[in-house]
Amino acid sequence: MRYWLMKSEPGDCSIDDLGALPGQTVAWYGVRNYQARNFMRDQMRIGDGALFYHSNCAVPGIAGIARVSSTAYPDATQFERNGKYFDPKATQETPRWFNVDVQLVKKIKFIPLAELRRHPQLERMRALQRGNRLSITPLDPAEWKFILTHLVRD
DNA sequence: GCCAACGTTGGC
DNA sequence: GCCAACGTTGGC
Repeated sequence: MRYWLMKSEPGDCSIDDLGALPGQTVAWYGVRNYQARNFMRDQMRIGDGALFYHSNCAVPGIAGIARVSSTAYPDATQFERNGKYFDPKATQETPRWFNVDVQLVKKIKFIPLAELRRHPQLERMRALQRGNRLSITPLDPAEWKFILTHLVRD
């Protein structure tokens, strides 16, 4: 069982958008970074915990709890010729990009990034490191536990 | 909108 | 394999 922080731009898919989808589940398509892809393809398992994080917005931070609800499979958008995620080097036989499905567990009282930064217990969190741009980062079990125990409010 | 940080590309 | 140029991310 692993834990992850997964960034989503709320203008693209917010926590409320996720909650409105069938099964409250979304395919985490569009990841075009090898490290993030490898996390999904090689490490994510059904039931892994995820923090749903709003990024690139007025107030970034954690908006909800989610779970990984599928193992990785080829990202359909890499084959969409006119789509923004099209990859001419990907083929059906050798897809380059993969995604998992992510299911909402619950929306929580928003935890701003500034609040996360106030806690020394989280200062080593990968997502909070200077210059970090990865859209998917692992969380230490201790970080996950700290956030769920001390910061998450319904 | 700015810009620091980082990843990717491609010529050599 | 190096590295400059370029593109992207994402907080502010």
